[in-house]
Amino acid sequence: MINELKNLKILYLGTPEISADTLSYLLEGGANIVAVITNPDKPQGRKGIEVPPPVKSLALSKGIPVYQKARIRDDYAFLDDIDFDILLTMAYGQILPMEILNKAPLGAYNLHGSLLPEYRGAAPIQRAIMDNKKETGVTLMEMVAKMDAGKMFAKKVVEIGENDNYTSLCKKISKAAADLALSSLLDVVNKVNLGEEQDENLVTFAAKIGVDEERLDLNLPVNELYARIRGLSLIPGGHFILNGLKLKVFKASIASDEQKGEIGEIIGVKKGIFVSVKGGVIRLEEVQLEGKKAMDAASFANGMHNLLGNKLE
RNA sequence: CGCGGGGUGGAGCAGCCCGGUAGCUCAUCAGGCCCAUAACCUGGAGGUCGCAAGUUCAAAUCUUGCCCCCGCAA
Repeated sequence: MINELKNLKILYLGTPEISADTLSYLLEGGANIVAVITNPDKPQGRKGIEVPPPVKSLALSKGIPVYQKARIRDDYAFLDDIDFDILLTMAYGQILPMEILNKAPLGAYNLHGSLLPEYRGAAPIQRAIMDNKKETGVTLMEMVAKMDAGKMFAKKVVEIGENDNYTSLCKKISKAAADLALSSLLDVVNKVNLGEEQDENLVTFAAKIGVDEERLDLNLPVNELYARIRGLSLIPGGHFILNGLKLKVFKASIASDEQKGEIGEIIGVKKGIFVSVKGGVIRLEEVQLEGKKAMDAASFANGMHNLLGNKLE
């Protein structure tokens, strides 16, 4: 029986920004993070500079021990040297085999960015936005061999606002995930909360975003296209093709529900770039042409003479 | 040495190949028009053309080196 959260020794596994945000909230909430496991530093960008994952940077700044493993499934003997009660993962990026899950004295838990059993898999947050969902959430669950299939202990709903994109929703999810863990973990490890099995009939999957999906399809209905743009923004960013070059769209809005002009045609360049799409008009507000910096649409239009009347593909 | 684009008034760009008085759109300031305006007209201010060296009578433009930014691929 563990009476207080600070007495629960948590071994945290995570890698990207959203995971670091959650870790930060957990620490603020008084969680006892004894160590962190994250992916190795990766060479980034054109110069190939080794960049540490956000979780590592945060942990180091807090004086928390960091372990980095390229393939933890082949290299987990080190776990025997760490004194911990539970494993807690949030966007770790690697699959943990049963041999590892069994090493956690009081269990292995995952914070998943959806309301399970919907959106199991790699990209639940992006998919929820792309599907035009009004809400999604976080589920605290038990990790089992099958991905995202374990018992659910608690959920927290997160609203998806009209203007939320992947980045902004990640901020909300990271906070919700930490809140959920802080409020529910004790009951879970103390067997007060026994959890609930997922209804396999309701399972849906959120596949990883493929590079081909970053190309925005002008033939999608205007509201679906808008949802796509938001789901891909800010990283990696969806794009159209303008004169053979990629034009990423980071921010946009629906300007009209009535289609005007031919699909792909740029019908206005003041106060945004207005593009005719199927069933409406999309207003591009922040864009980036391949090789250029990201900028607001007005600046882009200033530099691109004869943009009006051009067609996106 | 992974591939490619770029650094020009506050912002975004053209000019560079074929050296010779710095251009466009926007913002800004002043004035005008108008019931009024983010619209329109007129005028103004604002730039060591990333840094350094070289070639030349003359370099934003040609040559060489360096710095920085961005897209792709990993």
